[in-house]
Amino acid sequence: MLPTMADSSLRERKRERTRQAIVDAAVDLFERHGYEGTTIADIAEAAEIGTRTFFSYFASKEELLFPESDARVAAAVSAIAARKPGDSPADLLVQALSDVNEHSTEMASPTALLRMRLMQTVPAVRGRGLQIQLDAQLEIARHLQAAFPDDLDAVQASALVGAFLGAVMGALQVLLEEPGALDDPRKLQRRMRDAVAAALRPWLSAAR
Amino acid sequence: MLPTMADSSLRERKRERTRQAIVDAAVDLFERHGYEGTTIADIAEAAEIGTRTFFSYFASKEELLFPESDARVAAAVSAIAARKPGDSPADLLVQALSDVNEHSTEMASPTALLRMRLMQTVPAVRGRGLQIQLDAQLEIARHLQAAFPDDLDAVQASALVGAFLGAVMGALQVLLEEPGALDDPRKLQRRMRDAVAAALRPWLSAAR
DNA sequence: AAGAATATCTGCACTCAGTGCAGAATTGCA
DNA sequence: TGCAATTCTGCACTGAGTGCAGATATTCTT
Repeated sequence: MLPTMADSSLRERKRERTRQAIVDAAVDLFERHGYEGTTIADIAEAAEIGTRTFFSYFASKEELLFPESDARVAAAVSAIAARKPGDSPADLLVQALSDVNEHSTEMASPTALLRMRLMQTVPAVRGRGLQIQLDAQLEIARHLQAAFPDDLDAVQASALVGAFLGAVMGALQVLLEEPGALDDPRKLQRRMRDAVAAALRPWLSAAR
Repeated sequence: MLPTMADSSLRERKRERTRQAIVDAAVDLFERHGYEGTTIADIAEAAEIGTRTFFSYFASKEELLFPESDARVAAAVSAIAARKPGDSPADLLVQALSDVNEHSTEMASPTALLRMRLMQTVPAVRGRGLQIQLDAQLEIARHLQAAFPDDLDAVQASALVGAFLGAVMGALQVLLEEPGALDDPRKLQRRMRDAVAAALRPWLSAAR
């Protein structure tokens, strides 16, 4: 064995493989029978584990769809860290949105698309998603306020991040109403960023 | 009988009484044993109905805490309808927030306080609450855009309403961190309105 | 390499939310 | 009073999720 690998121990590698098998099985079943039409017993069987074991990987059925680390928060945080003198707070948020679209393959993955579709249709999934979004909102607002202590108080920071995410959600809502919107995720992302930037234009610094 | 009453028929009055008995029993039990420590069977027993009957009044345990008609959306819609020539969209939203605080006893009711506390602590309740908020957000944005078709497109309206609700949530978050914040709901509401108005100042029209 | 220590897997029995159904009880109406 | 429509309720069921205890697999020690 190569003990120099990142996740060396046999245990960890095995566990990671099983985790992935569960996600793959679940995504496949969700596609074919829908979210509510798929039981955890079904997923466990397809992933060749005991039903009980599922819960030692994911605390609930929804958790399956939401990877622990949110790339969007990370993008926002690093965009804030990388600010240049002329940037306004709103500039940084739009920058973060662009960064996510450029770099991350994550947003266009089959899982991400499935998640988006299920958030539209399954209340339990939407509920969990919104909760995660609120947490993200608060965390980004915290960082933003820390970066602009003279310009923003805590409530203003929340308002700005709320405006940003409100614009993102609003844009998604509008864009997803077009049939076939999910066929070309890159294009969707581009249009979303443009719409969000337009909505936030008053808050963006002129010199950009 | 008086057939001229609003909800005349015996059936309807009885049903309303039972509904209220369920809510009262539930609130009492939630206070005493917590949300998750109270089963629907407990509530049904305390309200003197069969367990099965609970579900002919409320679709789920969470539904109990969220009255169907949201006073805040109504306030926003009527504030929008009552706009005066000089008002900016943001003016109307802050006006709606004031109206709710003034008129409605609803926000300071024991149920509302309990709901607020449970939203902080119980994931399932928070999830449902956020979902309702998103619906409210979308509906208010629709009305706002209809009232200002020349100034706002759909995404901008979402952004503005997102800013507004983001400010409200942010203010709540900040204010609720102070211990005993819930002791004086009127004061809390006043401070919240002031913080939100301050955060939205750039959006408000100068002539106010 | 053997065995102890530790982490993981899994079946079993359980609680609770929520649903479908069918019959009993209640109310409305002629 | 008697018939129709609603509402109530018990029963049996599914599915999510938990606690526990024993079986299995991995890692560490010597």
